[in-house]
Amino acid sequence: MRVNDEVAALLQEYADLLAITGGDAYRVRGYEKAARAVAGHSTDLARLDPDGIRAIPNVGTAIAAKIEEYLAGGSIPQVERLRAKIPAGVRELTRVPGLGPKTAMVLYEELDVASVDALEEAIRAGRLRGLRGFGPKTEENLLGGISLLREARERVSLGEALETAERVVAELSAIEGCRRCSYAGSLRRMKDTIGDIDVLAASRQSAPIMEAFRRLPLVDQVIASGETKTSVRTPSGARIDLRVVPPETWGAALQYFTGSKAHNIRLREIAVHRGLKLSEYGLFDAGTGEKLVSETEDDVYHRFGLPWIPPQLREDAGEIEAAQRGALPILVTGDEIRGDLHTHTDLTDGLAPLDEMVAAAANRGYAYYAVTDHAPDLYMHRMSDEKMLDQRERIRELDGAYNDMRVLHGTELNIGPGGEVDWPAEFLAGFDVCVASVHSHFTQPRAEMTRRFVRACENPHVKILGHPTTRIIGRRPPVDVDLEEVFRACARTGTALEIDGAPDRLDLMADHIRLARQFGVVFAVDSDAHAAPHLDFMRYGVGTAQRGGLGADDVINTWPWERLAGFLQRR
DNA sequence: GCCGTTTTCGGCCCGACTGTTTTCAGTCG
Repeated sequence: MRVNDEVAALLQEYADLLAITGGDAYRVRGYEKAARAVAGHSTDLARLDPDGIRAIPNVGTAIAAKIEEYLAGGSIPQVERLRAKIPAGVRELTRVPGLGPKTAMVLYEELDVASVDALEEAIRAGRLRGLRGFGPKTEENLLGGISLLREARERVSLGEALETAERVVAELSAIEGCRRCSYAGSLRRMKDTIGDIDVLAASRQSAPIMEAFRRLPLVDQVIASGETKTSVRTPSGARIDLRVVPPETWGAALQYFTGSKAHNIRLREIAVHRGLKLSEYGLFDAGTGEKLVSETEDDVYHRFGLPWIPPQLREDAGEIEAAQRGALPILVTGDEIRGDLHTHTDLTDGLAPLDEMVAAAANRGYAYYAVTDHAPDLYMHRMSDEKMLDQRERIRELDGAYNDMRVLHGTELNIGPGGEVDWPAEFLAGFDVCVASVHSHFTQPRAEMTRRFVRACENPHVKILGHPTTRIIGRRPPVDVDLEEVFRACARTGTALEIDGAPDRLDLMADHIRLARQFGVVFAVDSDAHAAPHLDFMRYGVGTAQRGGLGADDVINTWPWERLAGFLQRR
């Protein structure tokens, strides 16, 4: 974990513990804001002097002192002291949607409930009955929240998994004798959440690689370690499985461990029909047992008369038939992305000022970049016409200041309960791009919710439907909406669907993307960045687009500026 | 807690929804 993230996690923990113990709400918020600022800060804390640390927004003398203590000694005493008072499980309770710090403290003090499991038991045993403020509906909501949390907790986010896996692969690749190294499994397929992180290495000798793996700093606990496989757990609870295979069976092993299981079963069925046998050791003649191929994935697929199939498509969702017909899609790649159309600055809930975000975007080589801060209907951000127009002026000055990058002034509108958005048409016309998203009223009846989305699409100024299902992984389920109806409206009105790359959203999901594409919809793959490092979330969005089978032409932010400008200006 | 400053303390993320209550507390975006 990056030291900034370690510190941010501690500050956030301190904020949570303060909130649970009834600390001053503004003090709690102070720590929360500092945690976010530290996590989103582009410079590594370890490379900053005290003045540099103090210069991070929302970090004052008190928090700067705590950060320095951590950098010097690896812990913050005040955090340790609060930890000793409140069991970790009580803080865990607040991760249940709908359960906040106040409720957690009541449950702990009144019923001695100090874990999510204990809460579930207490509810089922009827121990919440009679407790002031807890009725039958609350019990039901808490049970629903617990199951949502459980679904997510056993899996790691794509973002965390990919960062971890890339570090492991880089370390192991540097070891002498390591001929190849790659991550496999659901991570290589870019699923939105990952169970275990699978890493594969090819070498004549496994021992030195296993040894190095066990000694990696990110390893918290070694679960098992043998000649071919070692399993470890990271401090955050993610499990990593490393397998070392001989170089000549690399391709078969990579194919096997990438999965999916359903894809592999289909391949093995085809093998059986042709008198072949496929395993992680290679493709064999079933009769003679002779090994036919195993060195590369290419070899394996070609021996079936198939082209190599991109991992993102290997779900037995029609990709094998498409490969047989020679009709595999040519998937969009990260290199083809020319810009980002949904990002924030510190004018609303972003962390970095406008110029820093624009500079970071230019640094990525983008041809265009849209700033889309929140609009006034999301009251908490206190947006006003004046602030927006002021930002527009500054953006016009930045336009073209970096290479030839076009800097666009946009906004993320709020789709109200009836489908209305923040501003009237005259004001909307002044923006280069309007994203519109749902941020409230998540539980409307399906028909009402559908009408709401359709009406937003019909607004001629709305060009992109932001994070369409509004889910947040592990915290909020997708809204109940007739997506086909929404997709039809998008196609009819020329509204692009967003694929939001933020790792806790990844919204739309792959299945929806495939469906939407059949309606002739176009897509925008965005980072939804709230800090400069978040611009990297684009890669998760691209991975999700690939899983959805999209090519560059389907994605409006791969288009050259002139073509995109035509799309944005059409009413 | 931080920030800005009318430089030493007051303002800071407002409003709505939910489930409980019978006037409100907690949670969320």
